[in-house]
This record gives sequence, C-alpha cells and structure tokens, in this order.
Amino acid sequence: MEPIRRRQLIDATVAAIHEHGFADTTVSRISALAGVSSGIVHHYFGGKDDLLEATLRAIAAELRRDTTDRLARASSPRERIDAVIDSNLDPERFTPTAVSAWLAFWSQVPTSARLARIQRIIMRRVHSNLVHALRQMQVPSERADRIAMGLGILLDGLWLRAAFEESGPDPKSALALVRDYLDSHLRELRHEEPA
Amino acid sequence: MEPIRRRQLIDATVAAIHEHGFADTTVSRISALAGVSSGIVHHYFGGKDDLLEATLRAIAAELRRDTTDRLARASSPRERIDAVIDSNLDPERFTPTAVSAWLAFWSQVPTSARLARIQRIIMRRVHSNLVHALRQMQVPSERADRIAMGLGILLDGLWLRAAFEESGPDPKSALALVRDYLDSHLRELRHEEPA
Amino acid sequence: MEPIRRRQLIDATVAAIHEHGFADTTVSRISALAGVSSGIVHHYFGGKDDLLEATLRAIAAELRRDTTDRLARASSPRERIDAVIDSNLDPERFTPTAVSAWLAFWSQVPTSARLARIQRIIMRRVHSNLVHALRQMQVPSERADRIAMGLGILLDGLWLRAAFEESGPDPKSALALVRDYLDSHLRELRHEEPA
Amino acid sequence: MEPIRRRQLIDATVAAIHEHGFADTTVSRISALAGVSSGIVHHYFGGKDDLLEATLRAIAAELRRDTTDRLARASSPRERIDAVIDSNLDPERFTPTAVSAWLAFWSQVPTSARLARIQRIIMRRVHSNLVHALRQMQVPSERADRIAMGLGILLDGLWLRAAFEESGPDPKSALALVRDYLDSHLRELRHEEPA
DNA sequence: GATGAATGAGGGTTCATTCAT
DNA sequence: TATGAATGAACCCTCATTCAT
Repeated sequence: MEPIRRRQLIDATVAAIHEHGFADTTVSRISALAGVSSGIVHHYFGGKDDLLEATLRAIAAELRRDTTDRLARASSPRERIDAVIDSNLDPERFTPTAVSAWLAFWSQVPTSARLARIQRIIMRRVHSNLVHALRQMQVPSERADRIAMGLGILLDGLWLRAAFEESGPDPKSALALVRDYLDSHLRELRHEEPA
Repeated sequence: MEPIRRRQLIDATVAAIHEHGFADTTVSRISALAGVSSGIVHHYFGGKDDLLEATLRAIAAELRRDTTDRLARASSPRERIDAVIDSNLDPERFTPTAVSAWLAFWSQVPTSARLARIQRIIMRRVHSNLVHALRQMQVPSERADRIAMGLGILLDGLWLRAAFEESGPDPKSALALVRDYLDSHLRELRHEEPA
Repeated sequence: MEPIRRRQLIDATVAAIHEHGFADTTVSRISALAGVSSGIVHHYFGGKDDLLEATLRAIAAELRRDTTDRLARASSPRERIDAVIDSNLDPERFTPTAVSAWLAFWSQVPTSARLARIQRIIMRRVHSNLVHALRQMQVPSERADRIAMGLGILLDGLWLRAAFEESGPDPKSALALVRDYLDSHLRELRHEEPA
Repeated sequence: MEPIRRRQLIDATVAAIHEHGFADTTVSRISALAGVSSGIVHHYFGGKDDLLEATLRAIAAELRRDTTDRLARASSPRERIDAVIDSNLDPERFTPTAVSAWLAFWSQVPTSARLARIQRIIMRRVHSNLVHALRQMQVPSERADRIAMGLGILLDGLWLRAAFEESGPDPKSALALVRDYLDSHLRELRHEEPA
C-alpha cells in the first residue's frame, strides 16, 4: 500500500504546484487531488515539508533514471553528451507541469537547506556526466569544465523560460540551441589543436 | 515622506525575500526590517500584493535605468550589446540578495498574472535591445532573433545559478561566458558571408 | 456531527449578540461561548457572514415553525389571526436574548442585501397570514391589508421595545394591546356593515 | 470654530451611518464626508464613541425642538397630541437617512449604557407629552398611560419599517394609521362615559 | 490503514487613536 | 486650529497538524 500512496501523493503534489503555485499548494489540495484524506499525508510522510522533499527527490530520480538509461545506450562520448542533453530536454519531461514544479523548488533553494542539498546533487551529476564525456573526447580538463558549465547554464535557462510559457523556444529549437553551443565549442577546439 | 517610506519598504521586501524566502516573507517581517509598524504597508501600498508588485517593478526599473545609461554611453552596435550584457551581470546587481529576489518573483510568474505581465515586459526589453543592436551589425533578422534568445537564456541561467550560490561562475567568468557566446556566433556569421 | 455543531454555533451567536451587541460579536467570542475553537466556524460555515445569515434564518425558521403549528390547531379565521399574534408574542420567544438578536439583525438590513432578503420574507409571511385570515372573515381586501399592516407594525414596535428592556409592556399587556387593536377594527367594520 | 466643526462632524456621522451602516462607519469615513482630517474627531470629541453619543443627542434634540415648537403652537389638548405625532412623522425627519441612523443607534442600546440612557430619556419625553395631553382631555390616568404607550409603540414600529424601505407605509398613511388609533380609543372612551 | 473533525498559531488587514508638525 | 503619518491591537480567516474513531 505504501509505495502506491506515496506515488499518488507525490504526483498530486506536482499537479497542485503546477495548478495553484507553490504558495497555494496546501495539504488539503494535494490530498484532494490524490483522492485521499488530508491526514494521510502525515501518515506516509512526516509532514508537508517531507512530502515536498520527497517530491523533489522523486522528480530528480526520474531525470537521473532517464539519463542513466540513455547513457547506457550511448556508444560514443559524443552520444553520451547528447544523452545528457536529450534527457534534460525530452518533450515528455519538458512540460509546463514539470517545469513549473522545478521552478517552485528552485525558488526554495536559497532558503531551504534540505532542498538545496538535493538541488546541488542534481546539478553536480549533470555537470560531471558532461565533463566525463568531454574528457573522453580529449577535451582538456579546464576547458571541459567550462563547456559543461555553459551547457548546464543553458539547460537551466531553457527550463526557466519554459516555466514562463510562450517566452521560451519550443523543445526542438531548445535542443538545437544547446547542440549548437556544444558544436561550436568542439569545432573551436579542433581548430586550435593543429596550432 | 511618501517616497522615502516606499523605498524603505521596497528595500526591506527585497531583504526579507533574500533572508527568509518568498513564502516566509510576511508583512510583519518586512515592516520590522524597515523599522516601521506593520500597518504602514497598507498606508503606502494597498496591501502586501501591491508592495510585492511595486518591489518587482522597482528592481526592474533599476535594471532598465542602468541599461539605458550604458546604452547612452555606447558608441557602436557592439558596445550596445555589451551594454545590455554588462548591466545584467554588473557585480553590483549580480548579488545574492538581488538574485534570490528575482528568483522568488520568477517562481510566482506561472500563477500570478500581475507579476507575469511585468516579467514579460522586462524580458522583451532585453530581447529587443539585443536584436536591435544585432540588426545594426547587419545580422539577418531571423539570426539576430536566435542569437538574442540564446543570450537571454544564458543570462537567465546565470542569474538562476547565482541564486544557488557557489554552483555558478563568478561575475567575471559569467561575463566571459556570455561574451564568448556572442563572439563565436558573430565569427561564424563572418565566415558564412564570403560564401 | 455537523447538525450538532451548527446548532451549537448558531445558539452561541445569538447569545453573543445579546451579551456584547452585534458590533462586538466576534468569531472568537462565538466559538468561546460554544466551547469550540475559532477555526470551526469556517469549517461548518463558510465564514462569519454565513454564520450570521444562518443564525437569522434559524430564528426565523423557529418563528415560522411555531406559527405554522398554531395555525394548524386553529379552527376559525379569528383563531388563525390569534395564532399569528400569539406566536410572535409567545413569552418563550419574546425574551431579551431573542429580541436583541432580532434588533441586531434589523439594524443590518438597510446595508446588507443578504439579510434584507430574509427579513423581507419573514415580514411578508406574517402579513400574508394575517391578510388571509382577515379575508376569510369577509374583511374587504384593501381594509384587510391596512389592518394587517397595523398589526405588523405594532408587533415590530413591541419587539423593539422589548429589546430596550423595561421600556416596553410585559408579554401579557403586549398581547392585550395587539388584540385590542384587532378587536376595535373588527368592531368598527361590523358597525359599518348595516349602513 | 468649535460649533461649526461639531455640527459638520455630527452631520457627516448621520450620513455615514446611512450610507455604509453602523459597522462600517469609521472615523476616516466620517471625517472624509465632513471634509476634514481624521484627527479632528479627537480634537472636538474625545473619540469615536463620544462623537456617536453626541450624534444621538443631536438628532434627539432636533426632534425635541420640533415637538416643543409644535406644542407651543397648539391650542387644545387634542392639538397637543397631534403635535407630538406630527413631529415624529414629519416627512422632513421621517427620511431614510434619519431613520437608518435611529435604527443603528437603537441596535446599540441593549449593550451601550450611554446610548441606553439617552434613548430612555427620548422615549419618556414622548410618552409624558402624550399622557399629559390625554389627562387634559379627562382620560383617566391608567387609560392615558395605555393609550400613550400604544401610540409610542406604533410610532417606533413605523420608524423601524421606514428603515426597511418599501415594507412600510408612506408618511401620509403612517400619519393616518396613528391618528386612527388615537381616534378609535377616544371614541371608545366617550361611549363608555355615559354608561 | 484511513478518515476528517478539531485545534490554534500565524497570516493579511482594518482602524481608533496618538502626536509631531 | 488642523493635519495626516504612524502605531499596534484586534479582527477574520487559512492551514499544517493531531487524534479519536
């Protein structure tokens, strides 16, 4: 019963955040969306904060799982980089619902140590995945770090814009924009090499 | 008296958001930080929401003023682009306090029509300033639009990371990263031209 | 549970109005009198206004119920008129508590559309009951209307005075006063007939 | 200056009560209507309660003045009774504004000792004026008292209904109703006398 | 395991009152 | 005499949390 209820409540939390915003996401609204009583939240989670933390962990785990799957199927360093980018911009995850949930959590990061910790882990994972693949492509350490950071920042910026609806590019252009950034930097590297 | 009190309260609002986060920014906390009574907020602003809106408008106006000043001093299209970038990454404004306030407001955008409207205006201004300057450099319309969007997304991503402390680049590297993005695209354009 | 709590709160509201007056009837006072927490008001009624409306409806329903019962037991038009008068002046309802609650609601009628609506219905019911019975006694329509209005006004005046304690007649004299008014008008009619 | 300001504020208080109801009659609204600052109320009256008391006193004094004038012009006991009735139903005073102010004050009577005292004086004056005139017409003491009380109750009931708009008779019918009550009782007395 | 009635702290807001000017 | 900026207590209401069932 427990895993079912926990998932129900986490899904309902994401839905509630998207629908009403973080500030108006109340325990009753979440439980109403989940079709259960309000007391259940404290039964399966310690309280509202624990549910929120679990929700962030859950959507983070989803992203990680997808990235891991794609990485496993990749057969070259370049494909490994694309795996990371693609999983971040996968239209199935790059939805208004997901994106506004992320934004809501992000806004709590500066003042919530618990969420900040999780957020840091997520970011570092993306970064290290990118750096790792770049290093395999013979990109020098310091350079790999810079490119990975640029890619990470672009991805974050795209997610942010996606939360504002209409003011960001569609998933396809978003992908092109990030790939373009990567390509131009790799091209640049190749031109330098002979020198 | 009015302009003084309004500024006091707006400054206190930014400070409160930075210190406690958007959700825990209460009228009493704001007024305590401003060193005035809680009733004063409703005297000078209609209520909490109006104060929040005024605060977003104020920090947006500050950014616009700085951009306008820099644009006025620019003597070439390239300098105009740099003016926009520099004012967005000016270390004086690129502070944890300012940046977490922005993030807090951003998180309200998906569910607050009032704030969304202001946010849209701010974004569009940055975008059109960039596009305008790029067009003056003979960049084709569609291309100018894409580069401007890329720059805007990078800037947003950088602000977002700045709010997470430590996980973003320092102001100097941030500037380099954005300039680098611009340069590589302009270089690319020049290579295409002869062809 | 719901009907019990609702009744508790409605009774407490009447008591609070009697004790402190309408203006000083706060939600906390009501809930304290009812022996429950303040939050409960919003759980069982939407808010304070809804509780107040429900309270007026409840005391109006009580009056109507009593009138209906008496009307059912009446076996002549004259007894039907007495039924209406008696139920309005029944010592059990003609108490300081009940009477000051009515006055409090009356004072809100000129500025509260919700309460005005209910008040209008109550008044019309008394009036039409009286007119109906008078018509059965062969009193001409226009005359019946006038007598009924006079009776209604007397009843209202008596309730008003009852709220001022001491300055009104005791229930018994009140009853005599109203019956006397009715009798003299009926007598008058009989004298006219032969003419 | 003082008498001018006091009158301004008292008039504004009556207007505010009529317009917004007793509960929403705030000091700022009153002073706004009077065209003066809010602080002035505490300068000329001790506070809000004192202003309210002064307002009740003022409208009571107005009624008394009018009654006194009419009584002075009356040349027979019967005219003296009519004087009292007429001044209570004078269309100039029997207005929605005046009437809703009275009702508002009445509703405070059960819980305000200060206002109750004034109210008691007003009622007693009307009563004693009526009794006095009836005694001059040779009506036995106990009978005069009863008739005067009936008249007083009718007048109160009429004022109450006037506050409910539409549900009461027009000033003319109101007058007829009260005079009719008086006449039928006097006639009755004459019939008894010979017996 | 699950409910939802009940609590009460804390939120935004209003407003009578004070007081420096 | 007159102002209106400023206060802070008290209002209604929301909601995370508890707990008897």
